[in-house]
Amino acid sequence: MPELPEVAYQKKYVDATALHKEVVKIDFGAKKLFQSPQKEFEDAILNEKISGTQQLGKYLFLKITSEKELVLHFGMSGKMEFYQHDEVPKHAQLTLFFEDDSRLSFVCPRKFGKIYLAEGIEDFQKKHSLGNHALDVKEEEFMDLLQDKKGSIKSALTDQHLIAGIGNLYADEILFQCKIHPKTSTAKLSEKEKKSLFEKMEKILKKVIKSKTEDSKLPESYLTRHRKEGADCPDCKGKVEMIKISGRSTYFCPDCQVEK
DNA sequence: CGGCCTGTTCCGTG
DNA sequence: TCACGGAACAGGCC
Repeated sequence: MPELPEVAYQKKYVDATALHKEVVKIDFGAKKLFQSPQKEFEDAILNEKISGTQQLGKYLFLKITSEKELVLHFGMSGKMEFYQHDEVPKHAQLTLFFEDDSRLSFVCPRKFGKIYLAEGIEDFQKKHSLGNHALDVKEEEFMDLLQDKKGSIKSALTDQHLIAGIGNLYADEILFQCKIHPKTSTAKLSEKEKKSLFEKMEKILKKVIKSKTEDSKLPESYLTRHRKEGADCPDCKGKVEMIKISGRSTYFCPDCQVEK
């Protein structure tokens, strides 16, 4: 569940289910996810409420009435689960029990997620040298960020220190829709290409958020719908190919996205 | 059984 | 120092 649009969905989910309820008990799962001692989480959250939520890239911030932020990173497989029954979901790593007997669990089977306690969002952003939330970045800033960047454009788009929120899946989608080969060096991109990357980034992230919240499918024209070796390119006669870039599976159409 | 997966971090190499 | 590839983490799903 992990790139910006999926986290946006998790934010809405928490907003709709778990705000303004007193936490009367906390259960902890695998220790490796917790970036502070459990005692500190108890002190910050027990007998307090979640007063609101914020998002920065792939991170979700739950504002606690103690003024601390409970920060969640979903890794590859994390998600929130709110429920009224008694069985705690499998792989729940943090469960907040509310006064009305409802519960909110952070479920994370692969345990790649992380759970932090922070003083504030800006503080956290600085400490982890995160870029700005991809949907808050303006065109001018985007152009500046890519200015002196070395390496491939795909690595730049997924670099969380540069822009926060784009992962493997939607980086491929952005590049596909811009007809740019993922291995293209950032330095070689024209102004026009960089502008189109910016525009598609916004358009795609917003579209995916909408599809998540409305539970609708992405258009057939999206590469995401054809993310499989040998699949038909939704835009030309080409066949989708898979290559590895920085160890990550990268899907693209060799006919549309010609390497220069 | 083996390969793949929306993420991050660490280590070796060039 | 920098960029990249590969491995590791761990479970579910083909």
